[in-house]
Amino acid sequence: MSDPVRRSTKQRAAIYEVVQVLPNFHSAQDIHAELAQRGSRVGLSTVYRALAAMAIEGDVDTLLRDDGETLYRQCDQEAHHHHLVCRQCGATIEVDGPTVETWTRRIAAQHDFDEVSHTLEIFGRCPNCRAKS
Amino acid sequence: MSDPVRRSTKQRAAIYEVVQVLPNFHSAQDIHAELAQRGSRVGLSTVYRALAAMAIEGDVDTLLRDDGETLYRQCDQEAHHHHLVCRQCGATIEVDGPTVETWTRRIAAQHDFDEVSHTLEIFGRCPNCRAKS
DNA sequence: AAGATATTGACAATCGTTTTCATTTAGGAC
DNA sequence: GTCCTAAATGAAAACGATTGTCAATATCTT
Repeated sequence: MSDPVRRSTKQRAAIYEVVQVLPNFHSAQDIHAELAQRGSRVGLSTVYRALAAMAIEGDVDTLLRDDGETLYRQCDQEAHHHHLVCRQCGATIEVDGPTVETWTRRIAAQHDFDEVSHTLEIFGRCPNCRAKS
Repeated sequence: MSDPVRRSTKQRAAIYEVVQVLPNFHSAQDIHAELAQRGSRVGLSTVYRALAAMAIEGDVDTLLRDDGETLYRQCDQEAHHHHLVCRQCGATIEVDGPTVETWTRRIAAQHDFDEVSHTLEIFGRCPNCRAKS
């Protein structure tokens, strides 16, 4: 009935550590590869399980890419927020959107929907990448 | 260099027809099944290819679900717009968001990004489904 | 230390989607 | 209509991210 007690393990610590250190968003597979690189031999399933758990706990930040792949990143802000992501280099800026929050709530209310959530990501090309092309 | 010429086939016509008839969003597999149901034996690959092409042409409307599955639907409006989707029954309302459009453009401009696009979907529970529970 | 159970990891399985490639077909040229 | 060329199809295999299985292992409690 109740959730199992969470135990702290070397693997989870290693995974968390890597996520904290890596800049921007990375896939579970990236993180698994980075662990291998550092000599931490952690199973791929474990990486997936740990990241999913951390995402639920709010310890990491997630982003669903256009092709359906899930990316993870350290969580800078606790609060709900969105991302401005560079298509080319993946640089990410966290953006806060009171305007959007209000707007989505209003739209939902207008149509009498409840238990509302939303997803919003902005994609573009950052000044750096523009300069290079 | 230039795009291949597009030819019109029975299969594409059948696929388009089904999309027009079906209410709300459906996966490529759903549409393939519906075609089979109607006696139209169209290959699954063809359905995927046709839907992807139609999406690019703007002939159908797409929605990326949380789990990464792509859903297709007839396109009511030509213009860019977003969706308010019921998590339970899948009912979809198209919403127009001048507020959001302006906001995303402003955010992008603030950070000096160009070639900007964005994804926004609102999920919730519709009045019908609320009544049933 | 010992017991109970959460966690791990190698591997198989899933599932949506894409690719391959031989065969068929559309559409223009004649 | 007939030919021709390239586009389109479809069956099956390949793919890639993710999840399930389950025996072995590690953690926390007592």
